[in-house]
Amino acid sequence: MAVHIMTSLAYLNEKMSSEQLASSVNTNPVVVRRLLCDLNRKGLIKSDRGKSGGYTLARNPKEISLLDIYRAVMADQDLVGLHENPEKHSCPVSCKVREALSGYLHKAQDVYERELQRTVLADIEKAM
Amino acid sequence: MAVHIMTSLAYLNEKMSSEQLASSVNTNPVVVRRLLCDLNRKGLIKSDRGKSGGYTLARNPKEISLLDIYRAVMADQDLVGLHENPEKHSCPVSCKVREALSGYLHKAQDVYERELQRTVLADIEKAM
DNA sequence: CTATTAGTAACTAGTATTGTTACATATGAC
DNA sequence: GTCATATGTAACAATACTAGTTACTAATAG
Repeated sequence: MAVHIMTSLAYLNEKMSSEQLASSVNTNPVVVRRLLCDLNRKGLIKSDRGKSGGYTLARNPKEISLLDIYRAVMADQDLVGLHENPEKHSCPVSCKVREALSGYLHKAQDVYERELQRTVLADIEKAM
Repeated sequence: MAVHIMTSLAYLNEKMSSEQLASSVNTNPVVVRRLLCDLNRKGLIKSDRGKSGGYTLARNPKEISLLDIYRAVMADQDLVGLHENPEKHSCPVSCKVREALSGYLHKAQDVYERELQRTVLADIEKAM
């Protein structure tokens, strides 16, 4: 959804309101504004309040990657996380398996993110 | 959680009951059985019913990858999916952005899964 | 001052996950 | 065959998360 919004901004290349964007996504303007708020905090868009307000991209579509958008919206949420049940102290596997697994999971998330970084908004626009 | 269970089976290397496994994970036996059911359907473990029943690995820990476990448990769920709101037919972005994006997302998921495939249960065991 | 737009809080479904109880099904031991 | 015990599964409750909605505040152009 965030990519959809950002692509709309790149495509029209002019100031758009949350209402216009919500109409393209077929959802409520507040849902869109919540996403735009995250994107704004990460400096991917600019927002203007008041009459003739709205949203524009903060950078060229060639300089906004899918990873930028992913990070803005997903915060620090892991793709797949470790279970959080308490340890069974008498069981060595229970105590150590998460530590042993987490490195491999993070490596996988790392290559995932690196792949996202290779694609920019301009690529999405071109592919349409 | 599935990795935790599988590691337990690899570590003890003998038949274990859902109760034993649940105790290591600190959860309910039924929760564990549900996972084991998926793992069984994908041929990663063997289960025996009745008295003296329980679970064992179906293959050598060197031949069970994190991807095998991931696929068994996650079915065909995408890591990050496309939003499913209906298209706005009058908007070209709304109509085409998902198609344009999905290839890039699948490529990223692909490298993620390829990375998971590089690690096997024996590696987790060793890392503990 | 007014109209309009972003920002945000609060609430309501809808959905998914986890844990739990209960029971059917299978099987080894006697 | 009977009994004890383990898996397989259905059904339900509790929890958490997400999406959508309403309503309000804050900012700003005219």
